[in-house]
Amino acid sequence: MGGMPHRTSKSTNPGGEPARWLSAEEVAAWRSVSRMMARLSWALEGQLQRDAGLSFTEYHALAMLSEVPTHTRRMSELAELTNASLSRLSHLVTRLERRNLIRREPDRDDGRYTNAVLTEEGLAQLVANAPAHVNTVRDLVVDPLGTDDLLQMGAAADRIIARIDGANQSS
Amino acid sequence: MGGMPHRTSKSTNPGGEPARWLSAEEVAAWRSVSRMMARLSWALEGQLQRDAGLSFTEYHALAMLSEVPTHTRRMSELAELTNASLSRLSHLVTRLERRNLIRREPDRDDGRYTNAVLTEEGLAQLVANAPAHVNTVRDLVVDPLGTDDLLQMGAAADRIIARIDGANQSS
DNA sequence: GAAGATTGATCTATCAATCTTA
DNA sequence: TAAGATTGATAGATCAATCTTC
Repeated sequence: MGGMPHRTSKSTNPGGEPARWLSAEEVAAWRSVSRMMARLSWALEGQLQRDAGLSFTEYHALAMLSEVPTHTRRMSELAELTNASLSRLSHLVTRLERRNLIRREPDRDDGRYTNAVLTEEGLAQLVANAPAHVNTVRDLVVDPLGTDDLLQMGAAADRIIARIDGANQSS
Repeated sequence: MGGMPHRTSKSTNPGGEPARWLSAEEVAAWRSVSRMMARLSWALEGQLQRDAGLSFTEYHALAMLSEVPTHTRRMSELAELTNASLSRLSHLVTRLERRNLIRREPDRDDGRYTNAVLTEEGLAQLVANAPAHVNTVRDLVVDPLGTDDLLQMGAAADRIIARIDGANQSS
């Protein structure tokens, strides 16, 4: 809970050396995955920046707020959902607040919490730009893979995420 | 060739709306992939930063240079290999040059090219830090997936990359 | 003029320190 | 004092403009 921990958390591989090297085909596959991550983020960032004037994380902050009836979420919850650190989200929300897409309000019941609320204008922005973004995701990811391979990649991704979360937990 | 094009290149989805929405399971899978990309880059960046004082891209710049006998590559080639724009790579190499891990020299045959050369110190840095990095990749990616699923993900990644490159080519 | 590369201005992410409420 | 959140300083990425060599 509360977004990503700091990078100063303990190393995943305390023992360090020596490395068991990867096979040639494993290395090739990992490079493909690594390249995909770089290229795909770049392509999606670009599409959103051009069409909506929003970064990928900004877009998803609006999207995650729109999915609850109250259009409201705690900052820490929103950080977790957008894969951002709390610090990063706080800066980001400050910028979106200046653009009147989100506003902040303290939680009535417990003043330690800050709620981020999607404004009308923020919702309008999201609604206006969601179709083009979804089409891009479909075009670059869903169509080239097909449903079966996409689901398979999703399942594999979940195993990696679980490993990362597990490693950070035990620090 | 020549690293990544600018983000101002034409949109992937000229028609824009309307969007054909994704199924619930497709959305869930895409969110897993998206989250994996964010979490994994973050985890790998963190490991390298803590252990080696290098960013992921800086590490790979050194690694790509080490793989050729001359320890030398053109800037544009290195940009492509590290998935960085030429501008980003140029700034990055400037910083690594200050740390004496890479040096620049103009190509003798054609003065338009700049060659990036791995220094002894740069090679030493890489050799010192490669094992821990490979172990982290193994720990977070290869082991949770297993070789078969890793190769499958690599193949899927290649299809996505081909789609992105194809889309940018026709702009 | 075109390709490769660099530069400078601006914007964003990160880290560490701080602040607030309970 | 602990959890949630914010802030300020620094480092890095991006874009547009420029520079160099052919």
